[in-house]
Amino acid sequence: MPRRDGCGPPWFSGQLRGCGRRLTAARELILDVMSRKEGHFSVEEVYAAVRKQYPRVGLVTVYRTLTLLVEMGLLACHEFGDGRARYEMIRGSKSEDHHHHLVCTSCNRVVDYRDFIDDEVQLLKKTEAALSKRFRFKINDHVIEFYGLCEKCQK
Amino acid sequence: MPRRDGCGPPWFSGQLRGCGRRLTAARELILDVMSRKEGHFSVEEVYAAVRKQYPRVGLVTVYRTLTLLVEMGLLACHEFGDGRARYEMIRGSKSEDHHHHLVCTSCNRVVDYRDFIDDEVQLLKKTEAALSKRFRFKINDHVIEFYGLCEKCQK
DNA sequence: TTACAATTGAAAATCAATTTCAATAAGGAA
DNA sequence: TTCCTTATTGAAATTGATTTTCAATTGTAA
Repeated sequence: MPRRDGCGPPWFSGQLRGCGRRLTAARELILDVMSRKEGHFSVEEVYAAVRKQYPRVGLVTVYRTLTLLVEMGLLACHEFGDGRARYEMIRGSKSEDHHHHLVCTSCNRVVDYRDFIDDEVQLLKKTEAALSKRFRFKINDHVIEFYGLCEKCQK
Repeated sequence: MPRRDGCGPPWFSGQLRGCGRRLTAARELILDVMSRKEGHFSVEEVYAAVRKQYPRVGLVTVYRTLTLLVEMGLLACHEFGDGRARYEMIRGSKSEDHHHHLVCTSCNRVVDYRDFIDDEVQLLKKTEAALSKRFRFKINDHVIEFYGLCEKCQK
């Protein structure tokens, strides 16, 4: 696949080289697609979007690139229980972008929410401390998800 | 596989018949195994335990029976991110047995905790109400999980 | 006991994701 | 620019978990 410079952010090439990696058209394109889209996407969905611009990209490359972008801290990967991973752009720093999820169990739509989590996060800190002590775990992360039916799927 | 009456609870047969199902040795046995074990188990683990008593049981039947027991509300099924489902006995009523999880990302051990969730549940109720209103979701369930390293895996 | 339908096990199929490997392309050096 | 090394790629094969198919078996109501 031929290179196509300039569709991605300028720091991307540097960040790749910084860890001994190379800038390729596939990587630029996939990052570009992900950064334009708002929401959570399966590998197949990303693959379809990328293929519209470059039909030569293989599914395997999409898998590999998404994994790479997660390692680089640019994407987050979630599993909402339907057996396929979803990828989401992290906007801003990881901690700034922290949010929780609301998942429709019928249509699999996922809504991020950031507005109501201040109290949650504060309580989680306390809970984390208590759990850490009690079970001697070093806690690194948490997941809060609500499951239900979205407006459309209630009808 | 021959029947083997009496190893399961007496209400089990009735609950099955109540929804047009039959009591079989495999079903009694799998329920029995699950009710004796404390914790979360993969299909393979249940399969191994069941096979110790009845080597003729097939893996497919274990899959089918675990799914059935979840439908009947006797087991809960969780996915902790390693790509294989875990099944857990529900003891008492579903709401009485409510708990959250602490997952070791290294050895996949899962700890249930019930002691610290009173505050959590109260906050979740509030959050649920706010989210319901804002996003017009009918919320049925939630997941709270902490991820980290257990004592052994920190070393 | 009989008859019918649910259940079973083995094999095959499916589905997401990973690995293999030869061909290609990125990017530093000359 | 051209060359060279090595990372990256795509296609095909592979894996691992789970599901489906189907003929044989077994539960249960009559």
